[in-house]
Amino acid sequence: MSKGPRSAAARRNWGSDESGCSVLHLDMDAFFASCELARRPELRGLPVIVGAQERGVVLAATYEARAFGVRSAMPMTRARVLCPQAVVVRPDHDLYRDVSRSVMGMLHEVTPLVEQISVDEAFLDVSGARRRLGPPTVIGAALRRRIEREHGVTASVGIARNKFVAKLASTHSKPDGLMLVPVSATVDFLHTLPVGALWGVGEKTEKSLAAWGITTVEELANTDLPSLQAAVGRVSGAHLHDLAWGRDPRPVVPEHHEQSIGAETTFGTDQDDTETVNRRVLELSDRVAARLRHQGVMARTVSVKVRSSDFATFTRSRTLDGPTDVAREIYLVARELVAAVDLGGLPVRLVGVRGENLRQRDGSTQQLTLEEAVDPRSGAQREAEVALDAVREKFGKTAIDLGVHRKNGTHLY
DNA sequence: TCTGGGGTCCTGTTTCAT
DNA sequence: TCTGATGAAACAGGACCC
Repeated sequence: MSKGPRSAAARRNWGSDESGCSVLHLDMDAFFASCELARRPELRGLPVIVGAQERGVVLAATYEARAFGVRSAMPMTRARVLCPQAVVVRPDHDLYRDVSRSVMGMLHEVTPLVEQISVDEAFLDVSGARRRLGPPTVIGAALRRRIEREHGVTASVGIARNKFVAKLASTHSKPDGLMLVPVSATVDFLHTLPVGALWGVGEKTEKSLAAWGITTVEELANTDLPSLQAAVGRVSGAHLHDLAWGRDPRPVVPEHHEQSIGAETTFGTDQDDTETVNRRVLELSDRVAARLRHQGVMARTVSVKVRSSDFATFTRSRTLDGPTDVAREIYLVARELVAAVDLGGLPVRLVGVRGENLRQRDGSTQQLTLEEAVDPRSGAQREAEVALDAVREKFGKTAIDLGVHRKNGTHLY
């Protein structure tokens, strides 16, 4: 799932001095695939790919499948060509979430300073746990053993003085390993790596840097700041220069508030039927609204994403007069925004709906949204949607849906 | 080869209020 | 009243990450 090892030279023992190294990065190996193997042990030893059957990309692949060149994010069609004998398993996100939740619980037994960054990885600041549990390498090894024992999933651990280096250490210890990068070895370790290993350097940035003759972290570190900033921009330039010297001041922060909540889907076949697209926009609005309510937040900005069959992507957004967590309000705005996108006659490949500009909906400030103030039925609408939440909680997510009703040819919804 | 779905952050432009 | 400067917010798009 992560970028994977970037340098063979970095995969070695960098020393054993743990002083000053209290950031631990734990990353589960081929996580989705490992969860599937734990559930179906008969698949162990086989090339297994987790991904959708059609029009999808590889979400995870076992190391046996990777031996054939299969990588995550690769189109499924290509993966099947490379490894026709692979067992393809549909993703089961509920399973992965359950395993993830349990593992994160274990991490919290070590320290409250746990920053989860995705389902399968987290940072821990173990400076306060040393006395009770031992040095970071001992803590890391114990966590790895416990996760494998209880879930049959292997995890890799990186330990360093800051998040960025710890993350690279875990990447280079994969699979099923543990790597410590002592403070004194940090710069040497980094300078074995290609620039692409830096956080924030993807395909495009790598290309722009290459045009300036910069292909390794060491070269980037030794480039003067103004030239670097000319190549990749002021903010990114300064940031990358710091990283290249092992400077990353960001602390491990346990709580983080989401900036946006969204949902998107790709149609099985490209769509030029407005009704069908709108119906999907409604479903997505419903999902987004339910998640907003579940998290106790409201969105003041609604944005949509539309991708045409030629893969051109358009986004449009509108900021509302008041925040909302009501599907109907989100849908009405989203539908208009989608309708206003000019695809030049091409069919729609993907639509997405997102709530941004989030704010807390806490009991004390349950102010009416503008729409509720103008139209009292809107309050009733929210109540109805909250009732839907309860039904879904009890009978499952697919138990009940919002519908698009038509009466005399007019949309009620 | 033909590209998912969930996000974050940055940048440049436009709009609007002062 | 008009005009321009300025700064914040909104908007669109792109790069990136897992």
